[in-house]
Amino acid sequence: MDIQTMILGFLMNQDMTGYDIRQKFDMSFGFFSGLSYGSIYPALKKMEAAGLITSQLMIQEGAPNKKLCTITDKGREAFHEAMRAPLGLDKYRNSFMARLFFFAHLEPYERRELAVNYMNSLDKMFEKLREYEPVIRAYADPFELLCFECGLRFAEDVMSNMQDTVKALEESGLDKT
Amino acid sequence: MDIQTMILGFLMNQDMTGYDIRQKFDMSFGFFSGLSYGSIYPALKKMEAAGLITSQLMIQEGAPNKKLCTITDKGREAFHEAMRAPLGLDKYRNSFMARLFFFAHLEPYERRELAVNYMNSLDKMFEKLREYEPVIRAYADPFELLCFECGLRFAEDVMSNMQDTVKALEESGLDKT
DNA sequence: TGCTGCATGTAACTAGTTACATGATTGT
DNA sequence: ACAATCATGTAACTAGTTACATGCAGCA
Repeated sequence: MDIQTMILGFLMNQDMTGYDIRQKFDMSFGFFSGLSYGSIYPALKKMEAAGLITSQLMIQEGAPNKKLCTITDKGREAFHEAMRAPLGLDKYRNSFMARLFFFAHLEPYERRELAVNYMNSLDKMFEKLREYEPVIRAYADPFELLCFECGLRFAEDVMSNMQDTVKALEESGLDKT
Repeated sequence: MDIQTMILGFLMNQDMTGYDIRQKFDMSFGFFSGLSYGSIYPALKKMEAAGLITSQLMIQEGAPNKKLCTITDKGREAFHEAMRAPLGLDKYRNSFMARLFFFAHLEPYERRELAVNYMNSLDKMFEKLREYEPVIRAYADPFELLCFECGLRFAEDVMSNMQDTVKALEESGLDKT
């Protein structure tokens, strides 16, 4: 799903600033993806020019002014159209698997180091998930919750797959030769 | 892993043309990723300019001439450096999960349609895997084989996760309301 | 006659990233 | 004194995609 549709989806429920959108995105998909201001603000600009959203400046005291974005009817229509479009096949490019493919060219200790390294970074993903879990369980709609649980299981599966792969590496002695 | 490193990895074992590299890539990572000529040829050009590879034109009769690429010492060094660099966390952006998050805005029949649709595209991934499996089992080195098996399990996990998610959708009645 | 395979390449485009620039307020 | 949070935005860059252009050989 492209950023535009994602942003429109968030705006379907409530008006938001670019800053809000980033927080919301981080909360919703942050454990397996990221979105920077460098792509949000240009996207909002383009969407306003295309008539998918409107914005109004909110003057604030003691905090920077902000631009609250509102979805238009045209925006709602664009969102629905994008949501109904057929899904393509994702590219689950996994950096560890790519390294594993070329492991023959590394020293055994380097193989172990990379594997441990990768599992540590997976752990960071779990930390984020655990951090968000209570808030999500409290505020998410049934589909958002299902999405979260799907993501949680996805992360668990990747983790146990990696653990078993590393175990296979050890048992076959390929981490020592 | 960037294309350059991937290409260097393939060239570590044997000299190849851009065309060969595409075939090899498709065989090795094709079930979860893709690489087009539009990125291979410019990459090879850049790599030759950087001294990572050299190339020689092979004149052929009855077939178009080809440019066989050979890795240089500098290229081998660049490959090793990239292989030893620490791994970042991957972004497992999953298009179905993104849709699921916004499912509240769709009609129940549209939800079912998207879910079935996505599972069909996952099936295509399995078809490719099954097609390649015998060749890989015959020719792959132990690490390449481990990588393939890791990919196979990855695909199985995604599949069963999706199946259970769709089942949860049905059981909760959220596909009917 | 038209499709598939072999083989190389360019041009225009899409979608994002990181780093930078600004600047007040609140908490440690 | 220093960092974090709120808040918006630009510029330069990276990495890729799709569509196009070319052209011969072999097969059905």
